[in-house]
Amino acid sequence: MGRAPCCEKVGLHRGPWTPKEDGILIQYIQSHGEGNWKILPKEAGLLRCGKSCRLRWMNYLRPDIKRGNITPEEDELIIRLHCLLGNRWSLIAGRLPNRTDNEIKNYWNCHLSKKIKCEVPPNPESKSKTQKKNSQKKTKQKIKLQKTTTEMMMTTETKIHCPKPVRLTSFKSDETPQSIGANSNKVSYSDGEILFGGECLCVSDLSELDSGEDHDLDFRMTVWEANMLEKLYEEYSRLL
DNA sequence: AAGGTAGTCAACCGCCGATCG
DNA sequence: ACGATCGGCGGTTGACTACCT
Repeated sequence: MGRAPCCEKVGLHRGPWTPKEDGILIQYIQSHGEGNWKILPKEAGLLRCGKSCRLRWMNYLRPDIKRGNITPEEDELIIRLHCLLGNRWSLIAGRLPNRTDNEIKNYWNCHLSKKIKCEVPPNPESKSKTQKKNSQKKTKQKIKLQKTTTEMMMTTETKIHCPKPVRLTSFKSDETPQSIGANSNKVSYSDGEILFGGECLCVSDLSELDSGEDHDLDFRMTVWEANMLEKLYEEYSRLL
C-alpha cells in the first residue's frame, strides 16, 4: 500500500510562486504562526499544496534568511562539514546561521563541484561534444563529483569517514539512548554520548561495547569505528 | 546574430521517522 | 500494536540566464 499523497493535487497551482501568493502566505504565517501546513493553504486561501507552502516559507520567505554572497569562511565551513556529515544538508545548514539547506545543497552542487574539478586532473572524456541533454551532463558531473570527492577525502589530512547519510534518532539528553545507525542495526548503551547539532550519537566505554552484553546487535561498533567517531567529534568541535 | 552549452536555483518528488488516534 | 497522517529531508528536475563558439 503506497503512501497517500500529501494533498489533492487536482486544481492546485504549481511552479513559481507569484508575489500575490507570497504575500498571502507571509500574512497568514505572521498572524497564525508556522505549522499545520496541511490546513494552511485552505485557511489562507492558497491553491497550493501544504508542502509547497512550507518549502516556500522555509527556503525563501522566512524573514531571517540570508541569501547569496556566501563568504569564503562559509565556503570552507561547508566543505569541512560536508566531509564530516556527508549530504546532510539540514545539519550543515544548522551550522551556518540563516542559510537554508536548499541553498547550501545548490551551492555545493554548483560552486563546490567546480572547485573540486579544478583540483583534480581533467578527465579526457569530460570534453565530449556529443552530450546532448543537460540531464546527461549533470549526471556525469555528479558521478565525477562523487569520485573526486572521495579521492579528495582519501588524501585530506584528516581522513573522514563518509558513510551513506542516515537519519539519526534524536532523543533528550536525560534519556537512555536506544539505538543508532542504519539498516535496523541496533546498539544500546548505558552512557556516553556525542552530540551533533542537537542530535545524538552515542558511544559507550569500548570495553563495555566489546562485552556485547545485553546488546541487540546485528552490528557491533568496532574499536576502529569508535576511534573514528572520536576523531570526528574532535574535528566537529573545532568547527563549532 | 544564432544556436549550443554551462551555471544557477526554485520547486517538486518520494522516502522516512515521528506522532497520533 | 498498528495504520494513517504529517513534517522534514535529500535527490532531482526544469526554467531561466549568461556565456561561448
